[in-house]
Amino acid sequence: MMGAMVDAPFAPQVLGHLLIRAAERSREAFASAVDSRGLTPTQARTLFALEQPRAMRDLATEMSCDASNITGIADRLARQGLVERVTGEDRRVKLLTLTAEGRKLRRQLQRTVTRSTFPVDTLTEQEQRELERLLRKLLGE
Amino acid sequence: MMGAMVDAPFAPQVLGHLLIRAAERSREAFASAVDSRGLTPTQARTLFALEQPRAMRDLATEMSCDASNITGIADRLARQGLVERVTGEDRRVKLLTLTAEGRKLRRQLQRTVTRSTFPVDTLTEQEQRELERLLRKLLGE
DNA sequence: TATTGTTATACTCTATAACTATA
DNA sequence: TATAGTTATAGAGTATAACAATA
Repeated sequence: MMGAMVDAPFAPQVLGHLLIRAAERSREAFASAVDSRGLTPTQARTLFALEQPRAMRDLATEMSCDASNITGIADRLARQGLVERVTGEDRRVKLLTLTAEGRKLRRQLQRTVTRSTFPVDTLTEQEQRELERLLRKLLGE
Repeated sequence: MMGAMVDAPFAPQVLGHLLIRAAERSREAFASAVDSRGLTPTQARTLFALEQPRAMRDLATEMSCDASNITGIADRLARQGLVERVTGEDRRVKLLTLTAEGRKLRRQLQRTVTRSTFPVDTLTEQEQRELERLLRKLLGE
């Protein structure tokens, strides 16, 4: 992707490049894994965001998209029997809630995705621990 | 993206979870960075794939999408003056080729994207080298 | 006949703006 | 008035199938 990079003695760009390639690989693996369960990436991300029932507005914030999009996403998930709209105490609010089937599929997806996204087994246990530490630091934890 | 994705604290899953979150962050940073130059993520990926002129069919393979999609993507990039179709020796083939403006924007994007995707400065130089080594191993290099 | 790129069609995701029903 | 969700609209990305030009 960034073949023409400056050769610096030590190049942070190279690391950025590697992270981008790792991200690209995970993107494809994620799409492929959820597709095998009949979901689009957005639908799968929505299922993952619904561990607890959630107001649609709140969900839009979580998913970094406009609130109007949630209507259609919820419609398509509801059509598949995976979510329901539950009216809240404030009757303007609708809490998007996983059905029993939705919860089951969510659990299956967790396993499928974490297993298929990266071949973590190629690293020794110690390397896995070190990678975990570095990623946490990078993500600001 | 998947804050609630892995609730079981098995080490490999935690690592997978962290990689997916790092990937998600890079996805958003990438989208935001290329948007500031007026491109969609797909359009930017296409520009990056065009360091050399490339047959549209070949490009479809590289981008992991159906060949029919390239027509529209190429149309939109051509409308912005970034690419041209150059007929090949085999006159069925069209080589998608960056214009001077396309090459210039591609160089600018390389800099913008690698700078904005990850705050690698939060790691020490030694940590950056170690992360680089681990990612290379993970990616199978 | 086989391959390259295109077109037609349909679905999903996305944003903006206007609308409704509640508060 | 303000907020939550919806609808209308438009553009982009994606896949499948059928097509024209070329090999």
